[in-house]
Amino acid sequence: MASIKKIANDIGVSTATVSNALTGKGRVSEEMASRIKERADELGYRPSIAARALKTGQTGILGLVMPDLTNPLFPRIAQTLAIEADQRKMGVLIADSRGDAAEQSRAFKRLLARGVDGILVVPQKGTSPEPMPVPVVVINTASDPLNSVSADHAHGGSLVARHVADIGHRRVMILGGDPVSEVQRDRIKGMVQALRDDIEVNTSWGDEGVKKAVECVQAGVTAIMTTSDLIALRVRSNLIRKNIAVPDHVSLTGFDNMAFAPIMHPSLTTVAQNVGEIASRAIAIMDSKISGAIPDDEGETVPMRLVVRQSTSIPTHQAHRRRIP
Amino acid sequence: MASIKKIANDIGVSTATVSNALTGKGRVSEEMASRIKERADELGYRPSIAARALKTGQTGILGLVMPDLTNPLFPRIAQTLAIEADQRKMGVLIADSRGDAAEQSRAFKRLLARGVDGILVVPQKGTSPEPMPVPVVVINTASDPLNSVSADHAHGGSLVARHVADIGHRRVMILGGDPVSEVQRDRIKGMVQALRDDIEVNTSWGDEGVKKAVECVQAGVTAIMTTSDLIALRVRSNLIRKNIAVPDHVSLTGFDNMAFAPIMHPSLTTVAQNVGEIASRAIAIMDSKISGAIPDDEGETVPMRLVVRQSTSIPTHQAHRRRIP
DNA sequence: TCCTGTCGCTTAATCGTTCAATCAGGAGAC
DNA sequence: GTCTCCTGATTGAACGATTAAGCGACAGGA
Repeated sequence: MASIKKIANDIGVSTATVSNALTGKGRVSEEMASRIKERADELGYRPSIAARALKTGQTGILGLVMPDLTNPLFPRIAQTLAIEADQRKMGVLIADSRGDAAEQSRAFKRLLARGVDGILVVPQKGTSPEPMPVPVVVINTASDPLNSVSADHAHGGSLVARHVADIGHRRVMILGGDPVSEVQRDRIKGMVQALRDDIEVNTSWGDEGVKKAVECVQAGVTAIMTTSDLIALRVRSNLIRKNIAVPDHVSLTGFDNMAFAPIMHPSLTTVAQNVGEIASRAIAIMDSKISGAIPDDEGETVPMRLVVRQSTSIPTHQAHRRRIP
Repeated sequence: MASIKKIANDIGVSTATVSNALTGKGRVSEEMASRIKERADELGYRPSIAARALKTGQTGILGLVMPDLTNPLFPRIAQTLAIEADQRKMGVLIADSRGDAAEQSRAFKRLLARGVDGILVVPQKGTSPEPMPVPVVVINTASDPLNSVSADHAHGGSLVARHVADIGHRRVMILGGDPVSEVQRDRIKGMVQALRDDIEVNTSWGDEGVKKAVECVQAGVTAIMTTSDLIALRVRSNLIRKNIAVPDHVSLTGFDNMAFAPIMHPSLTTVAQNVGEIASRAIAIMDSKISGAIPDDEGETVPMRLVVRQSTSIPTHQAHRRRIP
């Protein structure tokens, strides 16, 4: 309602002076500036984002593209991103890239058409966002050459693996969800590297992997490390059916510290991302990219945190050692 | 880059004609219109949202306020909302209201300052959004007088209660998370109403309720109905500790069909919201409110769906009937 | 006295669209 | 031949901010 013009008229100065006073850019006397500010909030003045955007070419809006908003991590990322962006006077527009790479690039187009100042993207598994006319911040994993900032998934993997090795396990199974995912590959890479040579490691993926888990345990594996709490939960359910106790018979670990991890039984040992820190850095990087300061090209990495709960313990039960199928 | 002016110059007409041709509003000859459109996409013309917003006063952006983005339902709501909004050429800006009512109204302010055309809100438990200068669509529950559209939580409650009663349970416990939540109260109301008079019902809330659950079972309750899958999982964990089998000893139900419900053991009988339909209707209502068509003031309600899994079965185990503590 | 510099403010253009008002010109009615 | 109506296109003024350039006035130095 109240425009810069209204304020200018009321006080009897030009709109330019009002603009200068309010943004603190030009040369305005102390006294005039405070008179203007006073009148401005008397009127409840709010600058028109649209007008400013038109003139300056900047909308103050960031686009957020996520592969699948149902990703359980999405809420926390979105939340922190929104808060952090807000502190820099920016808004976050969401765009869903529902499953495939084509939809992902359509999401980019939509956001660009809306005139976003930059795009934050958690890329679709196995895809790289094409070059774009606005700054892009990629949240993926260290091994992605385009990665701007992410959790140190490999380090997370090493943390959990070292924990498992330290408490005495010598035959472990690693279980991933989808080998296409760079994130999961990095997690597993970290696990493998952390295990000393005298430890027997067996890696499987996906649904067959989950089934195989039971066989492995029966063959003498004493710990199963997964790349996701959801996978861990599925394994846990299968183990219950076979009457295999966790952690007494086999230890189990997840990844991401999802909502159910602390309340399932036994509570799940897992690795937590510092999502807040990641989002906060992502916005910081975006901010400097937008303002032209070219930040160090290398991707940043945020440490993960091992959360030890009751699903891991020293291997008490020793099955007859057999060949792993 | 390419503006309406550029096209006008190239073809040799006025900008007004170009605008008319592109939006299909004024009077333009067929031939001229197609020449203009052709040139427009030769140049890759995209209208400037900012300029249009400035002129029309409409930004084409909707604000989405959720009490806590970590709400596990948020992703699905946000996703469908985003998709549905996009089909109407609108964008969705997220705002987090982190916990308290004050932050919720601050979120409104932020969105309004950005010039959103309307606000979609999943209100903070026990709060009502204040009147606002733009249309507001409230997604809550039928008993909220401001509710625009929501799942029929009471009906969902009755569905699950009837299921439990039908398979033969006569002593049941109802377990809610927080009595401040209208949604949970409606769910419980539905449960209670659906149970026939000869069924003994015991209602508890929160942490103490979860503890009490074990006692209730020991006292002869054969089914526990909760208002959330998360609560159900916690109960399940407690029961395991006491060696009480589900569903053999006691049946258990959740609400919301969260990601872990099908993969926990036993898989959880629960009630699913048709989130897609809710979001889709929310956008439709918003659309008509924005375009001035005043829709029927009454809140709409979307049916819920009972998902029967393995956590419920006929009561086989009959404990000695005791007084429920 | 004249020149130069700074301060405080104004002028005016501009961003890209929309839209009410207007205008040119041909068709048809009388 | 004049008057009216309709069609297709134009004009020009907004919308609300930003910003480069300009302009008095006054101060200080030579």
